[in-house]
Amino acid sequence: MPRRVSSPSAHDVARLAGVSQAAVSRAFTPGASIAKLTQERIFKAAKSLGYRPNLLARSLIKGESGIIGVVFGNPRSIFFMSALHALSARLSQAQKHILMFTAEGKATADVHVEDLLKYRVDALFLMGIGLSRKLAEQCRDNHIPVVLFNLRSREIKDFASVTCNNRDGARQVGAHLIQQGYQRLAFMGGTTNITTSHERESAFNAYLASRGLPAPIREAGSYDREGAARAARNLLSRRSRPDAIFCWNDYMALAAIDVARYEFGLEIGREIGIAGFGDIEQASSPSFDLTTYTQPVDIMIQEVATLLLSPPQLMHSIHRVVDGVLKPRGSTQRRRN
Amino acid sequence: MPRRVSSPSAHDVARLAGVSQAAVSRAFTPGASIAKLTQERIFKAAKSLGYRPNLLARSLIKGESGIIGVVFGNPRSIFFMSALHALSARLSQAQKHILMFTAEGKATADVHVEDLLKYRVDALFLMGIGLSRKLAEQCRDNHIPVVLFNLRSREIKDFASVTCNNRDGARQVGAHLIQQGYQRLAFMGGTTNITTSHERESAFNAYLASRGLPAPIREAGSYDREGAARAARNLLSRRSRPDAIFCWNDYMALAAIDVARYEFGLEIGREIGIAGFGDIEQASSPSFDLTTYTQPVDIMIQEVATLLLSPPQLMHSIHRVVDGVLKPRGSTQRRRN
DNA sequence: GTGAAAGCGCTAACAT
DNA sequence: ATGTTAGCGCTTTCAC
Repeated sequence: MPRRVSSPSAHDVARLAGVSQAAVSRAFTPGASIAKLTQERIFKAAKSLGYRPNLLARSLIKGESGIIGVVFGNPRSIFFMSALHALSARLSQAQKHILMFTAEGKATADVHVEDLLKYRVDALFLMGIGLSRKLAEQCRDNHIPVVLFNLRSREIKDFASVTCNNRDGARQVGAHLIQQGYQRLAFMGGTTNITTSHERESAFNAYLASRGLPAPIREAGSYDREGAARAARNLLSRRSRPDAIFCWNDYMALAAIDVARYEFGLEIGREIGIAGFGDIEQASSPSFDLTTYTQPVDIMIQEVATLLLSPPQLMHSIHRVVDGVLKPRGSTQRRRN
Repeated sequence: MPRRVSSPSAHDVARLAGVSQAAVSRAFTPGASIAKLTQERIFKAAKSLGYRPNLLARSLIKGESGIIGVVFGNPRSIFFMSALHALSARLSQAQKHILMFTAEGKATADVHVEDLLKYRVDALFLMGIGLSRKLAEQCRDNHIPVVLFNLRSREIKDFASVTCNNRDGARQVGAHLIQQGYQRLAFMGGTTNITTSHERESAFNAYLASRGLPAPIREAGSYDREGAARAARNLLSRRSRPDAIFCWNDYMALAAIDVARYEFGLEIGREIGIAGFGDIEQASSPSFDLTTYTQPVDIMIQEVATLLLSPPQLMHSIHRVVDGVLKPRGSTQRRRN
């Protein structure tokens, strides 16, 4: 007798329970019209066979897979990471599942989205990464909701997005630094086309201008720790050294603190103010005590989930901007004046 | 004319290209027997319609979905995080995809594995979380490879696993601490049934015993920062305070350093030695300079990928134990004696 | 090299 | 309440 190699089907269960295959389907469909007794008989047969409905087959018919495609722009981002987990928990409740890709170093999520579309995902969630116009249009044609996270782009204006209030955050950091008496401000940005970084920078610059201050010194780091450290070194080696640095995210700010303190021997806060953006867990560690602007993950993901689960027609061009709050900490505290 | 709502099928393409639907299938199957010319005609038609093969339908026939199920035990673990991304990159090359779940606070991955099985995943990868015996057996019956990551359990002895060499790491840390002259050693563990933590602890204890030293003081923390901090406080408040703490992972070790330095005013290294396990990025920050044992993510994930992609028959009970190396750093450096 | 036909495991009318 | 039938979009014989 040949060893059965694939899992049992509804047919197998039907035969064992002495009912039609359709009855089995109904037994596993909440709210379908089936007699309590037959259902129980079917369940018993199913259990004894180890039957489990094949969701691939169901998806084929229903035209929806229950799968949400997620592309992860920056694998190093702790913020994205916690967002992913929050989303996973949230979508589990809605019986949706996450098909995940990492797109390190790629300019767009195209390759992965291509794959995801073949799996007929119900929606797409792009974290810190964009899409080519062509693919964006195809998603729209196929009525697949696309939600952008912490990123906006002209290419795909007609898609929904959820971002932190970058402008407000940058302004608040700017105001705080000025109020603390820092005068030679600098901005440490990310690499190419990170809209998040751009937004924070331009709002920061605009705010300083509105207060009659000169444009800040500027240095671009990169995603990794070493890139951030290099940028910090460049800034701190200048003849006219800045007395405060606003880093586009916490991760870079922590690297900057390390460089300032251990390579330049500066006292953080008094001799050099450093502020970040995002309030990752390490920021509140007393070893860093980093002034930053919070990105409220839970609220943001709540918005994302709502968008992902709502019918595509309803979500065109919805842009949610979620406010954080400034967390003034020791890294921008001038102990004496 | 009604608006087309679902994506075009192979049939649509066939009609447009003037061929049979089977031909379309062949055109998209690498190595299938089809004339160059027909193939091109089909591709053109496909492109103009925006056709993309439906992988759900293909999976239904082929009996394999191309999907690997991943359950994430501890969402806070930076180590798991980088492992996930490494795996994603690796599996992309093999045209496999990751269906991901977060299982925070759950004892087993059962609920999620149940879902994953309905999607007919080709293999399962469980990071720091186990499976009930019942479900484990069902996976075996269905010939679904299961790979455990940084976890072993008696329940599922017959599944493959990849772990770091916890015993070697614990021994090396022990030897290092003794050599540095620390005498009142302590161990800070994780919460319930974390086999990784147990292994490290028992190997640490065994090593100390072999050197004729008493069993270390013991304190259990939990996953989160606050739990770790509390455990550290308990240890440091004892009448006979330990002079060195081996923490079961880096995350807790960093929290312990913060507590020791900022709450107890201890000089790290000289007054209190602290060692971790894993070598996460923050460990090498000069702010912590944490002595630790590396967990080589890339090598481990390489092993995992090989196991996940190999036929289930071949992988019964394969247990890979990957060696790391000790990184002695300042947090266990007794500057003077 | 290509088309016709069967069928993967399921849901959704349509009967009864 | 239940069985029969058709069909989701594809792969895979089997002819030719």
